[in-house]
Amino acid sequence: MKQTPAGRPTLETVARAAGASRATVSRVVNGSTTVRPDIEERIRRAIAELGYVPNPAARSLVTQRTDSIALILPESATRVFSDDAFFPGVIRGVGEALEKADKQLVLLLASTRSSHDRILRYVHGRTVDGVVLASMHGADTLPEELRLAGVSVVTSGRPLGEATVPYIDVEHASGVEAAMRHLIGLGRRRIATISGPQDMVAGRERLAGYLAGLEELEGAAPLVEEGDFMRQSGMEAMERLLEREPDIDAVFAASDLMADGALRTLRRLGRRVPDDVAVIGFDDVETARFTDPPLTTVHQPIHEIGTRLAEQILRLVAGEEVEPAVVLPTTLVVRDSA
Amino acid sequence: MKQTPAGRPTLETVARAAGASRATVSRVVNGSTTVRPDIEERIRRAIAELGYVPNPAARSLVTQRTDSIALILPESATRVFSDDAFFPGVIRGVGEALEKADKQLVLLLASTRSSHDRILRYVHGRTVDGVVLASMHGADTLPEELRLAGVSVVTSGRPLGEATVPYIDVEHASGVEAAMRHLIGLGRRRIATISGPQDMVAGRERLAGYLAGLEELEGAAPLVEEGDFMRQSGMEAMERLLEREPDIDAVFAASDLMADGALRTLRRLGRRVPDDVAVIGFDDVETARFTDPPLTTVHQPIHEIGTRLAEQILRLVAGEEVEPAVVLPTTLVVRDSA
DNA sequence: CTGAAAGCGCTAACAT
DNA sequence: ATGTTAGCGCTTTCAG
Repeated sequence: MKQTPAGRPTLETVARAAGASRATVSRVVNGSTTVRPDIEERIRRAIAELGYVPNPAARSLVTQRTDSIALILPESATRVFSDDAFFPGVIRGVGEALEKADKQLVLLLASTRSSHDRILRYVHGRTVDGVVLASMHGADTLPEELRLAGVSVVTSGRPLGEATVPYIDVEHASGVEAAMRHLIGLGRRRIATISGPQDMVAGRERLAGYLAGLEELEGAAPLVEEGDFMRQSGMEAMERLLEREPDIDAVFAASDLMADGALRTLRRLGRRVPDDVAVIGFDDVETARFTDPPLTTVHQPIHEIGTRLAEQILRLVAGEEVEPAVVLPTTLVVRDSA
Repeated sequence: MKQTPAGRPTLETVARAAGASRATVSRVVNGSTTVRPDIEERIRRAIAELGYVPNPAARSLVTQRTDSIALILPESATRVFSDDAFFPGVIRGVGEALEKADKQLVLLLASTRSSHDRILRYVHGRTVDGVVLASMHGADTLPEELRLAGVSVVTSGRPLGEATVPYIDVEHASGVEAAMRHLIGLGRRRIATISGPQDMVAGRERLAGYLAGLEELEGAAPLVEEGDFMRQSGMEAMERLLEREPDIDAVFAASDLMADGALRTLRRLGRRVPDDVAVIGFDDVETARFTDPPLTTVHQPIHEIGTRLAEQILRLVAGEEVEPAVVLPTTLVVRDSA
């Protein structure tokens, strides 16, 4: 004897209520056009009355799709999470784009070393159709492992070695070169840089941009101190820079947070910005508009990075071709610090 | 004729390889103790060799669980997302706690007005076992709707009306009162506040704390300008405050971002902090340590809010009882601004 | 302690 | 255009 289904309505429930078969109800639910208008109407009414909602697990089981995408944030990302607007911006961009495509965003925070395996297992379980990897450290093996596991992947940021999966990145170097030209145009001659970590592509390319930009300056020697993109490191790097070379008249910091740190050190040591030292940052996060003085910075379209990531992964899971690399432009935003 | 299963291995595949039945393999996978050690060993080996990973959709279909929890960020949250470390912190806290419990975090960004329905539909579909709602605006109907839909819910922040679902919050008022006592103890007598929006509980309670704290000051009249928790509004509110009352000697801002804004306005108008005007913020986000001067602020344990939210929802979905309200302490962190 | 069998709710041939 | 049927991969009685 079958119990009266006390639980939530199923296709069967709706079918009986509407005097149709499960298959037909399924067709209506999935928007097939081959259903007679009047019966479709009856079915829709039944669905509404019963408050029927399809069971995604059952659907996935047969379709082999889940309509959800994982966004993996590696440990290095969660570390920055608290004070840098980059990852929140990317999350938002990806989230909004996926929402429009009616896909779900599953957030995988790889906070610990061991979560590597967990992620691999999870992705293997096919709980998601594809993966967006917010990779930072270029040497990360995860993208390749995921690819080998047969999962659709797209990463944020070009990998350090050979790119084996499609990626979205920005024009780091050319943006920095624009910043350098701006400084040189301002008459600055002793231009230093606070670079990012050299095990990240963003760190390397921004440094490369600085070095290239410096070429334009007759006989100028590079002056580099490395930071980790965070504010504190910018403060400290600026100190070292001034110790090495007290008459610096400009500094390019590879992130806005480090630029803000530099600003603080400069002020503390009695340098006026931009009068004595011009400062340019990179990222154009919200904070950059509120430093003192507001930061001239290289803008990168963070939100768009997110939407493009989403776009690419959606293409990929749909079996379409995607460009192996999308590189978004950066632009110099001039404010008061340079 | 059955095709050779070219796809991923299933329970059946493993069972055959290990010479056991699906049921037994399932028992091993789910950690049943009633399996003979030698056959368990054989099965484990087969699982490893074949790289078997259970299909979560199939499992959910029968268990009616998904082992994943949704974190819903309402529109008002995504707006703040770019410059406030509160939500990223909560995400991280929730994410880490769920990871430990081997649950997945599904992020639902309610970026638009229409996503309300989408969320309800989604949750109805039982793709998640429970919901953590990062509600901001107290009047939000979503918690109640979710509860009525029979979904386990816990919210961040006490709702404005009657609390119908369990929540995690912090001691807004008492934290602010501590800040007020600190200011009064410093000898400040004309204490203003930049309040948060009054349609949010956090905004209201912090204002209530200010008013209560002011009681201690003989004959002091409240001096209030409202902001929206963001930096810009702090700058503007500070201006209005000084217009109304040029001899303010202290200000409590209901968020660090607004306090930072106030700092900038004060500096621009030639007031020294803390000499002329003492400033205290609320939140203790990373930024507070790097303002000029560093902010004295009311610390709230953002990360812990996240972990407690996760803890509560996990209890709830496990059918356990939870306290209807958990209110975490706040503490005054004294830095240079007051 | 292990296996056989039923069925979770849905979609997709295949018939009609 | 609609209905029938056969699973998707797993867990869970129920026998043995």
